[in-house]
Amino acid sequence: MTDGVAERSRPRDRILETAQDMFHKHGIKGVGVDAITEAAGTNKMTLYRHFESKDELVVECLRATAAKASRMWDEFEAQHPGDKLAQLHAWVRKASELLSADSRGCDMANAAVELTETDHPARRVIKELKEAQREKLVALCHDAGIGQAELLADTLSLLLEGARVSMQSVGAEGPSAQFVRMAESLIASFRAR
Amino acid sequence: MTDGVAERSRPRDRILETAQDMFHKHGIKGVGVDAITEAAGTNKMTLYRHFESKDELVVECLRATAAKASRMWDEFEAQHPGDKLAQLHAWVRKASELLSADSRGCDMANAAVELTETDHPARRVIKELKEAQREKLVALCHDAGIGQAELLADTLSLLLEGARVSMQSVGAEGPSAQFVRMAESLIASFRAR
DNA sequence: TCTGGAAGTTACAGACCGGTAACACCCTAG
DNA sequence: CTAGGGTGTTACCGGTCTGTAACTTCCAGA
Repeated sequence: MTDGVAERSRPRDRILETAQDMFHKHGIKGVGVDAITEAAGTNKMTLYRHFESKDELVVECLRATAAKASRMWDEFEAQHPGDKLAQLHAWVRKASELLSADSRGCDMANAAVELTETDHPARRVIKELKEAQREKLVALCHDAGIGQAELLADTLSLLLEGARVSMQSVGAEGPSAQFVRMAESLIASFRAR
Repeated sequence: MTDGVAERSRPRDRILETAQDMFHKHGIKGVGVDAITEAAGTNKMTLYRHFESKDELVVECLRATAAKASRMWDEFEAQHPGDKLAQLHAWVRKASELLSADSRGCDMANAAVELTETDHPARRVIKELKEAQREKLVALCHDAGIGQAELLADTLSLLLEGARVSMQSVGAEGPSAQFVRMAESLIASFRAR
C-alpha cells in the first residue's frame, strides 16, 4: 500500500525519484518532506541521513531531471547518426511530444519561478544546467549548417519555454498548440539564408 | 517607518498594492498575510474585512495587474492613432522595456506555475485574463494587415512568455536578450507574405 | 552466530501559516 | 454632542512546516 515507487530499491533512490515526481506535479513549496517520505515508503529521518536539507534535495532532483533530459541528446544521435539537421527536427518533435504528454512544463524554469530567494542553492545549478542545454542546442544548430546558429537556438529556446509556461496558464489549446509549426517554419527560414 | 506604501490612502488600497508588489517579488507562497499587512501599515483583521481569504486577495491582485497591463493598449492607441502596425511595434518595444526593467516576469504566468491546485480560484481568472490578452494581440496583428494574424500573435506571445521565464532561470544575458530582434524579424517575415 | 551499520519509529522543538474572537479606539456624518 | 462604522490591538486556534533526538529493528557480511 505504501508502494508508490518500486519497493525494492534503496531508500535514497526512492526518495529522489518520488521527490522529483511530486515537486514536478505540485511545485516545490507545495510539497513537504513528510509527504515525500510517506509516498516513498520511508521516513523523515532516512531522508535527512541522505540529504542535508530540503533545499539540497531540490538541487539533487534538478540535477537528476537535467541528466535525464541530457540523455535525449544521445537518442537523437542514435536515431540519426551524423545527420545534425535530422537531429534538430527530432528535437522539435520530441519537445512537442513532451508538451502533449505533460502540462507542468520545465522543472528548472518552474523552480526558478518559485524559489525567489536570490541565494537559494538551486538558483546556481538552474543557471548552470540551462546554460549547458543552451550550448548543446547552439552546437546542434551550428553543426546542422545554419548560419546564425545562436539566434536560431535562442529563438527555439524561447518558443519552447514560452509554450511550456503558456500551457500552464491558458492550457494546451492556447498558443502552445502551434509550437511545431512555429519551430519548423523558423528552421526553414533560417536555412533559407 | 511602517510607511512602505503611501500612508494616506485607504487600507484596502494599500493592502492590494502592497500584496501585488510582494507577490510579484517573492511569489505567492513565499509571502504570508502577516508580512503583507505589516508592510501595508495595517493589520490582519483589516485585511480579512476586505478580502475573504488569501486566495481571493491573490485573485484581486491578478485582476489589478491585468487592468494595469490593459491600460498600456490605450497608450499605444494614443501614441499612434489609427496606425496599427506602429502600435504593434510599440508593443514589442514596451515588452522589451518591461523585460529590462524587471526580471520577475509575468505575475499571471508565475501564479499559474505556483498554484498547482487545479481548483484554485486564481486558475480560472488567469486563463480568462490571458485569453483576453491573446485576443487583443490577435486583433492588433489582424488590423495591422497581417495575413496569419493568429499565428503571428501566438508566436509573439510565446516568445515573450519564454523571454520572461528565461530571464528568471538564466538571467538577462541569456536568450531573452535577443527578444526585440526576434520579434521584429518575425513581424517583417509575416508582412512579407 | 555475532556485529555493525542502515533503516524505521516516536516524539518533539520552534517557527510559521491562514484565519478568528473580543474589545478598544477614532473620526466623521448626522 | 452623539452614534456608528471603519480601524487597530492583542491573543488565540489548529494546522503544517523543516529539522532533530533517542531509541528500536532489521539485515547482510564476516
